Amino acid sequence: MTQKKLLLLDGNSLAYRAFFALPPLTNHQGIHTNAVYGFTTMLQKILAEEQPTHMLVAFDAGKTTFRHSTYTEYKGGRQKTPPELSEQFPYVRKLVSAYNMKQYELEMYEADDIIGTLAKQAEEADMQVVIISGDKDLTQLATDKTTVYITRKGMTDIEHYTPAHILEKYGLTPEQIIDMKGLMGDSSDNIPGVPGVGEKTAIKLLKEYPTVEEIYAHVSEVKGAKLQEKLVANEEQAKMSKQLATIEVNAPIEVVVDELGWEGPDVDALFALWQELDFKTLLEKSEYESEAQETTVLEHQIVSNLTAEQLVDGMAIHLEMENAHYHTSKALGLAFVTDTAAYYMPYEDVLQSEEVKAYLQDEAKKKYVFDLKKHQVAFARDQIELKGVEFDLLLAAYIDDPAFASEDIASVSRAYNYTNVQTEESIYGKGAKRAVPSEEVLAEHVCRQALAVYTTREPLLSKLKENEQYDLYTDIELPLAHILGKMETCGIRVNKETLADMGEELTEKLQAIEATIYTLAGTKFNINSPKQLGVVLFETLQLPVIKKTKTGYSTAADVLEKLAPEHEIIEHILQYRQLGKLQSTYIEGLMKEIHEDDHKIHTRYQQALTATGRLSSTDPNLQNIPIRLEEGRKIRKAFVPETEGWQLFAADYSQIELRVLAHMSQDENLMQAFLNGLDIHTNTAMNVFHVEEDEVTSSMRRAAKAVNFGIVYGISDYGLSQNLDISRKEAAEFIERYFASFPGVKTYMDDMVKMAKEKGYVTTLLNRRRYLPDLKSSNFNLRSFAERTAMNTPIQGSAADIIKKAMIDMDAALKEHQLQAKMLLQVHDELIFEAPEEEIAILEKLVPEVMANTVKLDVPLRADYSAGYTWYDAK
DNA sequence: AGTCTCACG
DNA sequence: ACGTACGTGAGACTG
Repeated sequence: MTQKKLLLLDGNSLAYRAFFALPPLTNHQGIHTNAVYGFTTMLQKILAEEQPTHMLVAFDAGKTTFRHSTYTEYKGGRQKTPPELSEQFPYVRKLVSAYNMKQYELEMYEADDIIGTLAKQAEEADMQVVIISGDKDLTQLATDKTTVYITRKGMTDIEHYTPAHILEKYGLTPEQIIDMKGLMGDSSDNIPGVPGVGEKTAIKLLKEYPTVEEIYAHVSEVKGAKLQEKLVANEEQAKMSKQLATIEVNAPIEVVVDELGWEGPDVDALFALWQELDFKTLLEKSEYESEAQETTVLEHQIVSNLTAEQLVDGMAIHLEMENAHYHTSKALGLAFVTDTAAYYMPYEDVLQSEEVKAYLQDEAKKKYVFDLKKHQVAFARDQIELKGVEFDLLLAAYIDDPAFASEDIASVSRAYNYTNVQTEESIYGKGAKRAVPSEEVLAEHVCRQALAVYTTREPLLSKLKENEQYDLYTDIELPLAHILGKMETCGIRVNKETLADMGEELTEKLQAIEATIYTLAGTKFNINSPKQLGVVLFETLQLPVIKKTKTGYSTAADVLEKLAPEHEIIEHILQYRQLGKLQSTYIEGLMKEIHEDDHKIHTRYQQALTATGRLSSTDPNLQNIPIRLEEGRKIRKAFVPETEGWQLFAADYSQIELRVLAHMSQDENLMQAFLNGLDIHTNTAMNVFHVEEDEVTSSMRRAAKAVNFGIVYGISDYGLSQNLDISRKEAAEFIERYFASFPGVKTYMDDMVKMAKEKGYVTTLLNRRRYLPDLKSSNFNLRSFAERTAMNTPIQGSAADIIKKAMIDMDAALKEHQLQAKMLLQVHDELIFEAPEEEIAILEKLVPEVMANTVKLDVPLRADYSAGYTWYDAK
């Protein structure tokens, strides 16, 4: 049998070290984690390298120790432990428990003494001992059987103190470390030593006389009158200091070495803790196998068909596809899982199976999925109409905490302590090596994912009910997923010819501008490279530098606009940028996304991504098609109805965010403005500038509009000053005057931040939550950001709630009125439909009415609308 | 992969 | 004093 090896850890010291060595980290709930993280990475490394058979982590107990009876000032004058660290100690303890390691503390003694005592016992039992600490005092315990590891910067860089190393480093024996400290003292423990004697002098003395006692026995022989004087004057103090620095190796501990056997961590507990603390990298890289994972080497069957009896009510299904682009991606196979059965069916067989197709389309047979919309769209490609989906893990998790946004079942289910799904990467590989694995591997992986859905369903649904978010789930997000799926599947027709023609025109213009720029610059360079452009503008042409970025000169549009009077080249660069953006992103980008077969673009809405509850749109993004500038707006001419003679119909909420603010803040003045149907920006201008309506100039209205935006974003004087290009003082004055006119808004903003700080999260109209851990941050920047977010999210998020509900009502209304009109796009406060011409008049009444009445606020909601043969014309 | 820039609400 | 407007996605460049 190989020799037994005991690892003794100084828990407090290591946690302290880690806390100061690592930048501040927090988990999604705002708990600081850097000390626990550093402790963990250090531990992982040590365990891998040392392969111990026995383990113990020692902690300090309480404030007073036996050393205080010798010297009451021991460890006096210490800075109070920062609260960011204190809150981590319980997690360090939990971590040690999860590793199945013994932890121990003893009244009146420090961790050092426990370690010293156990090290001595272990040596007597002929064990090898490794002591790990951040405190060099421990090195006095080094012997030929005991090595002391001291962490250096970054926690995983470790210095090994053997007697030989100590001799080399200090020229002393380990025992003499105590004497050294007796002489030089230790400011961190408030051990005085001999004033004026530092490390150098202490070592010099100890090389001549081996101990403090010997030094004093020969104190008259010590060279240097000053030094001798100092030594004599502080003899008692030196001896006491030595005593304080001596680690007790006979502490009355109640553990014995034999009880410290260690056989490895409780993997499930460890993973759960890592999950709680957001140690994602550790989770992904971990070589530990979850217990659950081993026991559920899922007894799955690969089948080519299933009977109606096997296709029961209440199954988790999971369709595996080659990649995330589910409009085009190849479907590989489908898993069907309950707590008692798991089947995997290759997708070709699904298409052949009447039983399975009937099951998928059976409303009465409830199914559970991860990403309803993906499944619905994918099945729809093969004319399978998925029905009866009762649970969507993705949406439920998103409602529970939008920070869980992810396309990955492994990470989402792990958030609910389900650690049984392997990562995408481990199945498919990454980068160029990505490949579909064998059917056996794939089948198990897909079944595991379905099982994750099945297993997390009940706890997650109860949690939503507990948090009063179940309605948001069943009445909004779940039905919305179905509607978005229909919109995506339908897609919008885009005329490639139109785009191509615009592209040619742009190419010509761009070439001309490019030539002009080169002439004006006197050199050829890549205009699209901010780096090269910076050199040309600020070095070659010597234009004044207004703003810098991390990496160099800023060449952003607002900077260039300020430089325009300085040099003719600027306007051409701005023009080039503008047209270049249209060309690359909108002409070339959109053309790539037009499907050959139906001449349509099918975007994907991300329904579980944004922190506020808004949707986002990808591949391509149809929520940022140009409109503000005429050149860009023309892109919209390419967006047309599917059918000849139909029209596009667009309806958008008017000032929805400010109306939401009026409702939530109950500010009298703001509410009155909307109740009286006033122009909101003019109204703000009247209030801020104290003028009558007919005295409001266009620049006053512009400033008021910026203030209104600022209010919605969580105002700051700096932000407003940047936006309006005015001084910070002037901006601050605007804000002050705004709040004087709208005091209810001020109160609301303050209350929002206050409530968020109490609860840790903010909520929207329909009870969507957003956690704001950074509100507790000691970092001014992070905290201010979180405070603005606390003001903005209820507004932006409630507006998102409202339009989501409107979409559901709109879908029902179209059905109810048996219209052919189809909802195609959503752009945050706007819905776009296509409809036969004869239905346009109906939509003009119906759509604004449904949008305005979808929720009842204390101010009216209003939607404006327009129709045309292209999206450009629907303005 | 990270940075910069710019399109939208 | 700190250094920002809120929420997104995509393309080009660069290391």
